[in-house]
Amino acid sequence: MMVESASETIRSAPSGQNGVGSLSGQTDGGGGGATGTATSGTGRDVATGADSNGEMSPAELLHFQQQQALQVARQFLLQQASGLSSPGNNDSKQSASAVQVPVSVAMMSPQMLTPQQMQQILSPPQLQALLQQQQALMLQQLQEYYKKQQEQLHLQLLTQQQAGKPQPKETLGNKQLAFQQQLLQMQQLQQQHLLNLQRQGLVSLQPSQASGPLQTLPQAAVCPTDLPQLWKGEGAPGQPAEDSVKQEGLDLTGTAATATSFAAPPKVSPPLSHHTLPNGQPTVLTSRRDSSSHEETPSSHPLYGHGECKWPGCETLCEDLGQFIKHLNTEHALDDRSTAQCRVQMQVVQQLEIQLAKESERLQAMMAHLHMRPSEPKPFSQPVTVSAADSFPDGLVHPPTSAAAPVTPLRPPGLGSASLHSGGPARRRSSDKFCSPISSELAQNHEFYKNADVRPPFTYASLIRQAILETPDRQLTLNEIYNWFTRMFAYFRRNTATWKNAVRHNLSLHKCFVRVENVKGAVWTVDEREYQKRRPPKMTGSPTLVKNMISGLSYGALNASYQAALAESSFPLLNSPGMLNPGSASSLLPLSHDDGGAPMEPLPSNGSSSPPRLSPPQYR
DNA sequence: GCGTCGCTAAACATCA
DNA sequence: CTGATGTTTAGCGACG
Repeated sequence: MMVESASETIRSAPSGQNGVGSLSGQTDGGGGGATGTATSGTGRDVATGADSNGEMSPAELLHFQQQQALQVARQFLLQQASGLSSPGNNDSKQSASAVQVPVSVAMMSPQMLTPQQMQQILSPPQLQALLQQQQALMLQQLQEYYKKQQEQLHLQLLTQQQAGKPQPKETLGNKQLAFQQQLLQMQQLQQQHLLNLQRQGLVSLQPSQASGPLQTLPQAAVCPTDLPQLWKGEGAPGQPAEDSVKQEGLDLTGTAATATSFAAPPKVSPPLSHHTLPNGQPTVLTSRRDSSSHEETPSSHPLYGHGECKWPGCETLCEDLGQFIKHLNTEHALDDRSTAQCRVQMQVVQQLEIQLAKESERLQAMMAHLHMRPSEPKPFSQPVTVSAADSFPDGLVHPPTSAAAPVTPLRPPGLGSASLHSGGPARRRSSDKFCSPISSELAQNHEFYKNADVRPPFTYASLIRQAILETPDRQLTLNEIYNWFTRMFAYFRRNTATWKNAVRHNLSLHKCFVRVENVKGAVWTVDEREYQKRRPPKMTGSPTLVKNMISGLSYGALNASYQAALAESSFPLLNSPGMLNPGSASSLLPLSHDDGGAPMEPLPSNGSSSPPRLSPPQYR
């Protein structure tokens, strides 16, 4: 409670606004950049400004801890640096794998320094907050390091490729492989960290169920799609991360916090970051206000929805938030189990990140192939952010997708902003009309929508159309459309009566949907002309629209629009390189696990969005 | 204030 | 009879 009010207080402070953003913004330039630096600044404030309390303030502890952590981190970095600088081919692999261990060690060690002390002094939430902050600092450093290392690796690779010609092919190949592996490892780590950052505000993304033991999950084997399953399995909590748990002592914080800010739940608010109260007391607060307005209402918590605890694998029913908080504090406190679960969650996220990276790469190649000059546009962080702001007022749409890009403080997709908590249907018209081709959105955020219970910002009509167009023969039965909805969107796995009714309603209502008697019954097709009629493209005139379009269009969007332009010659601006946003798209196509079909058609979409809520996927 | 758009809800019909 | 599918109407909120 105390913390609650505290965070409340802070939340109302203007600077607290983009807390999460700030966290994730560390690596980010652009608008979030300021906040990013602010974060570390805040952290320092916490550390230094806290002594106002006289006692051995938590802030002091934190400060101490931070110092320790940084030292460890530096050591680690040094180690890595030295290990990498001598590109012993044989070693490279080793050092690559070594990367993972030290990281965790680096993060944990500091905590072990005064675990008991800290535990005595601080409440779990406070501890977590502190640790998170510490983590943020470290992440920052590590990220810098990773960047350097990556550059180094690239250089080495290049050097080897050139100078290595005379060498026996095999050796060279091995070297390259090793380097690549190392690179990959680095990327993974980086992604993981990014993710952590994102997580600070990303609560809604939680891959629903969790509680698993798969600490040792074979990474490559984990398909994002399966992730939810990972969690499910059982609750054999203790086991998974046991070993590491042991070695880490107080660890939860280490990993959990490291893995996800998400570990912080035991208290009150969602994405948490640590700040200092005026009196110097570190406290938890919702880090991103914009995105989490809903969580501020007493009726919501990122880990609470539909009357049940959303902690992975939990689903305990709680009548109200208060009860939930209690539950959270008792059942999901700082312990081995929670730690393990956080680990798993971390892995889940990591896998998604990896997948995303791959898809992004593919996308870039595709774009390059299509002469769309993917790489030159701004750093993708930009576009995404911009589009989020410009074209999606409710921020609904920008999931963690662009994570591949090393530096994107993504808005928590679901929590991005206001829309999430809003009760009724929130619809946008102008914005999404012009800025959010559904196919691109979908492509970009495919995984996100699939796993997060967030309402897609598209109209039913556009979704239906998308579903139909994704199929080879451009036709679907009603049931197939239903299936597409549930498959593609976690959101449509509940309230089926409602949205199915809406789907039928739309099919009947809009002329663009044509019912065709088929061998296997009736199928629905799209009359593209009719569909286009509905939404005459009028973006040529208004500079504002154009601007919106530009900022709102992401890579995939562009592509969609590009296609539209080809078809209708109505989007003269589409080839503008400025609109490209390579990084933000994970892929243009729906990921393979779906029909493998590609959204062949550009889909301008009409917006609609509404209250997103996470809920366990339950088909039908 | 008005018209449009999109969503939700619901009544009703048809058919397997 | 039941459930799925389709059609239609109505009310509401958001937006221009």
